[in-house]
Amino acid sequence: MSEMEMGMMQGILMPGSSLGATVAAEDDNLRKGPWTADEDLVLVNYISLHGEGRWNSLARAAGLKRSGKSCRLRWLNYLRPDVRRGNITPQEQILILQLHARWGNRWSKIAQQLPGRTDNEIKNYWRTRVQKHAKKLKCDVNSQQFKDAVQCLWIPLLLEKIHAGAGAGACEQSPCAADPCVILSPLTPESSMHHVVDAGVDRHSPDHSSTAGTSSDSSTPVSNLTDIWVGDELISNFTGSYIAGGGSNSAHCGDGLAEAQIGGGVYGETLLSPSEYLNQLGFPDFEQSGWGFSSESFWAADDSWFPQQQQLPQQ
DNA sequence: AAGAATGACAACCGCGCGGCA
DNA sequence: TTGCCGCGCGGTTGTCATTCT
Repeated sequence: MSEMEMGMMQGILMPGSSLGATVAAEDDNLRKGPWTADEDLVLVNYISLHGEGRWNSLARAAGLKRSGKSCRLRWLNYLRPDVRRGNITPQEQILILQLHARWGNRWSKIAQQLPGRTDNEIKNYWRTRVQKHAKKLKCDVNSQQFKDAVQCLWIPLLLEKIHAGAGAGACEQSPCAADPCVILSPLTPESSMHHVVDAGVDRHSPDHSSTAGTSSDSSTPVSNLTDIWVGDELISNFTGSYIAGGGSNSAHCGDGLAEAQIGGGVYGETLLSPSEYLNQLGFPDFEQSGWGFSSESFWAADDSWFPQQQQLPQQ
């Protein structure tokens, strides 16, 4: 007998009880903790037959001893057929970084731009990976200092990985295209990322810049960066030139200080190295700090997926 | 090899919002 | 108009896996 079946036998409501008492009794008997395979099966089968909707009644009707909230969460984050499992790809990382810079902790909104990804997954990625970097740099994840470092170093390095991955055939698992100039496009044809690539980039549009300057979102500092459109919303601060293509593969920094050129190892108009640039951003003695990592490996260390893909033995 | 530390992710909790009676 | 209810969101916690010492 499965765990769920045992639980159901133990938790049968007494017939004839009042509705209030029934709800209270059910609340007392609601299961918590990890979902079993049986529970997953019941939920999937029920939704496939009856569809989503009123989760509390769904949970009762399906015979699950779970709260409606728990059922909804399990379905949305794990069981939904279109949910994408697996590691966050470099192009997804870039999008998350950019969208978070624009929208902050609006995880569900960010998740809408990453088809198949859930807000929970993106939130976890941010807390475990991005905040880790900020912690190592001894700065706040929301500080302009950290944002500049992300814009000018991390994202260019991610792009460099994508370039290398395209060349090494490492994109087989990831739906990125061989042409790094359209790497953000192909997750799904209808995705807003596709929209970004195809129509959104206007690198030096004064109209967009001025619009960004009057953005109602006062929490996000507006700079002279590239502006793009995601759906019907303007995003400033987007490092867009790599998307625009043409092989420039550069990422514009928020303060205009530097321009990270992918592949050439040139950081900024003054030919700064990554570590030197970090110094300019206010992270002094990066290489000599005793942290035990170079700036490149520091940012690259975020992404365990990519090196693993590259190191996979040929079958 | 074993215990400790850390990371990754699933799941829960509390709050706020909107629909409805 | 107001209170209730369901839902969605963001923050937090718990647990298992992996890495480090």
